[in-house]
Formats: sequence, C-alpha cells, structure tokens
Amino acid sequence: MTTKTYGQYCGVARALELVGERWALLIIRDLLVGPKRYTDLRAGLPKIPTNVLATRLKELERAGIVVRRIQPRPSGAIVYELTEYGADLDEVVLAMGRWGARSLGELRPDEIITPDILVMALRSTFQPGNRKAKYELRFGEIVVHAVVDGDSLEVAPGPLPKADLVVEAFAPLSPLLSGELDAKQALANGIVRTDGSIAALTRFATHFHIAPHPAPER
DNA sequence: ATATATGCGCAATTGTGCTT
DNA sequence: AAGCACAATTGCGCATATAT
Repeated sequence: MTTKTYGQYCGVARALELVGERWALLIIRDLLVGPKRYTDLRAGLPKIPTNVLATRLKELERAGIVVRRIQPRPSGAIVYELTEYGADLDEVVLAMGRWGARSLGELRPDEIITPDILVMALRSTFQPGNRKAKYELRFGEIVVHAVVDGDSLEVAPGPLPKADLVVEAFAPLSPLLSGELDAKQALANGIVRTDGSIAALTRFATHFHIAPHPAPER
C-alpha cells in the first residue's frame, strides 16, 4: 500500500489505494458483520498468511478504517472494529457482492463458506418489499438468521428459534435466487430442504435475489 | 495493432520462533 | 493460547522484447 499508488486524482484510484490490496476487502467484509479478534479473523480467512493479516490491519488502522480496541475488564482482549469511516464501505461491499454473485457458478472444492459470508450474501441480495418474515438459513454447521420487515432487514449469525421458515441448503442457493431454478425444482433437486411450503420458499427466493448470470456478449 | 514470450523484482506465502 | 515478526522460498505482476 505504501509503494502502490496509481498516480490518478480519482476517487476509484484512491479507494483502491486504501482497500484494494489483497485480502483487505475480505477483512473489511468480516468486520462489517461485527468486531473481531485477531484469531476470529484468521478463522474466517484461513488462507490469509498471518503476517499479511497483521500488515493489512495496520494499514487499515493507519488509514482510519479500522481501530484496535481493548475490550473491557474480564477478557481484556484486543478487538478490531471498523470506524464510522470504515463502516461507510458497507454499501460498497454489498454492491460488489451483488455484482460478483452473478458469476459465482458452482461451489469449487477448495472454496469455503463462513457465517460472515452468508450474512453478507443475504444482505447483498435483499429485495425490499412489504412482507414480514423470519428466516433461519442453515448450510452444514453454519446457521444464520434474517428478519425481514418491509424495507428493513436484520441478518446475524446464529439460529432463530421463532423463525417462520427454516431453509437448509445442501448446495449453493444461487440457482434458486437467480431464478434459474424455481422453488419446486430446488426442492426436487435436493439442493434445499425446508420446514414449510413451496410458496414459503418462493417467498424466500423473492426476498433474496441474484441477477441472472451474464450472457456472453456478441 | 494485437497477441505471445521472457526475464526480473517485489509481494505473497511458508515455516518457524519470539513475546506477552 | 494470542498476536504477531522474521528469513527463505514461491509465485505473480510488470515491463520489455518478439511474433502475428
């Protein structure tokens, strides 16, 4: 980040100088879900070398995007959290995720899914409406929940005992959320199972939508 | 002009070990 | 255990050269 400047008086270039370094935006993605300790970040980003994580955190701290905070009494642990300035990246990261989701394709063998990934996936695909709903989404061991109320959405890791629909995914839901498969097909294919009706899963798929895969241009 | 090949420097990674 | 730092190695991006 110190040597890497684009020499352009441009907001995009400046943004890339600040958060365009390898891993930086993924660290920010996880911190957007909530403050985390060094080891929590490592757990969510298992492929990041430890010194790169340390370097990025320092760079982001220096840029005023992240702050190091010492937790109150009992734990006394160091947590990293976004500043208000850093949290302004929320809409940016969500927009990037929304754009990138169209090209997700199949889940590759070396790819993992974490709770933070699922939280941001739901937030980025959310379609405001006037429906109320409480969802619990499971993917293997990972459980997150979403509370939808019209235009507002609240997503967080963990279960939701009072959910009115539990969606258990056995494969990525991108085909369902992009409309490539409808709810009935997704259930029949075994990529998803629910404790509710087909209509309820359809409603889920309209609450969280991914644009269709880009067609190759001529 | 555009595509491909080559060599180099630096950043990223790996592995290890220090400090608290 | 958490939170790094450092040395050796690997890999990648970049510039330049060469081919189409």
